[in-house]
Amino acid sequence: MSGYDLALGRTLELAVLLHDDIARSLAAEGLTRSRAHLIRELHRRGPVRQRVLAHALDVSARNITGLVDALVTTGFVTREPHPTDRRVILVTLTEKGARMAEEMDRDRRELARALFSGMRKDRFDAFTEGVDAILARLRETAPKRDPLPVTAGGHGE
Amino acid sequence: MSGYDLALGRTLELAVLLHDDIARSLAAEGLTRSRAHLIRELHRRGPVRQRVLAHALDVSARNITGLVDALVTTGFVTREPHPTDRRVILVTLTEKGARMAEEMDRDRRELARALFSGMRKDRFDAFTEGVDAILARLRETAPKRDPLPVTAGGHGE
DNA sequence: TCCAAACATGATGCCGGTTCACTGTGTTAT
DNA sequence: ATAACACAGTGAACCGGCATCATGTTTGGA
Repeated sequence: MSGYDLALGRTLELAVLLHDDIARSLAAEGLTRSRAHLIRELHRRGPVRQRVLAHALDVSARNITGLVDALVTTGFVTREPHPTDRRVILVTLTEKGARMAEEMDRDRRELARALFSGMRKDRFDAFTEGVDAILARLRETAPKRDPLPVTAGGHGE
Repeated sequence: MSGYDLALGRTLELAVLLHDDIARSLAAEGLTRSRAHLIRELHRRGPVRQRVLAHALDVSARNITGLVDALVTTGFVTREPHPTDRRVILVTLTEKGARMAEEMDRDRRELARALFSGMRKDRFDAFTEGVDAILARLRETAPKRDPLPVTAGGHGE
C-alpha cells in the first residue's frame, strides 16, 4: 500500500522538478513552455497559419496571436504572407528560431544523457516500461482532442 | 543513444501530464499549486507564522500575504494572533482546510493505486529505483535552499 | 453582392512573483 | 527609561504569462 504512495511521491517530485527545470532553462532564453511548444511545432511542421497552431497547442486563436507577437518581438518568428491566399499569414521560423529549435533538441539529448547514462541497462529498460505503463494509465483519464479537419494549410506536414 | 532520447521524451511527457493533471484537479477545488503547497505545509507543521511559510515555499513574505489572503477568503485558513508575540500572526488551517489537506492525501493515494496497482512487482521496483536515480541526478543540478534559523515559532514541528 | 474565414485588437481576469516604503511591535544597550 | 535597532506583516505599484470574450478588418469565393 504505502509503497505506492511513496513511489507516487517520488514520481510527482520528479515531475515537478523536471517541469520547473525546463521552465527555468527556457526562461533563461526568454522563452516559456507555451512559446517553446510553438517553436517546436513550427520546426516540425514548417510555416503554418495561426489557426493550426491554435489547434496544436490547444488554446484560443487569440492566445496564439499573443504568443506569436512575443516571438516576433524576440526575433524567433516572423509573419509571412501566404503566397496565394492573402487572408492567411504563415508563421515562420527565423534563422534564430530554427537555431533555437535545434538547440532545444540538443539540450534534450544532453539531459537524456545526463539522466540515463551510467544507468544499468536492465534498470533503464524497466524504468522506461514503467513510464510507458503509467503514461497509458494516465491518458485514460486525460482529455482527448479531436483532429483538425485540415483545411488548405501552409505546406509542411 | 536514441533510446535515451526516447525515454526522456516519455519522461517529460509524463512530467507534464502529471503536472497539468494536478493543476487541473486543484483548480477544480479553487486551488493552485502554490496554495495547495501552503495548505500541505500547514497541515504538516501546524499553525506557523508567515515567515516560516515564506521560507518553506521559497517565496517572498509579501507573496505569502497574498496566498494567505486568497486562502482566507476561500475559507481554508485563518489568521490567529500569536499568544504572546503580538507582531506575529499564526496562519491556521480551518476545519475545511484540514479536510482539504486530507482529501488531497486521499486523492494522492487513489492516484497511486490507479497508476501502480496491477504493475508487476519487479517492474514497479525497477521503476522506483529509476525514479530515485534520476531524482538524485537532477538534484545535483538543482539549486539548494539554506535552512531557516528557527526563531521562536508557532508551536508544532 | 454578401457570407464566412483568418487574423488583429481591446478589455478583462486570474495567477504568481517582485520591490519598496511603512506601521506596529519586541529587544537591547546605553 | 529611553533611544536605536530588528522583525513581522501589509499596501501600493508593478511585471509577465496565460487565458477568455467581443468586436473589427481584410479578403476569398459562392
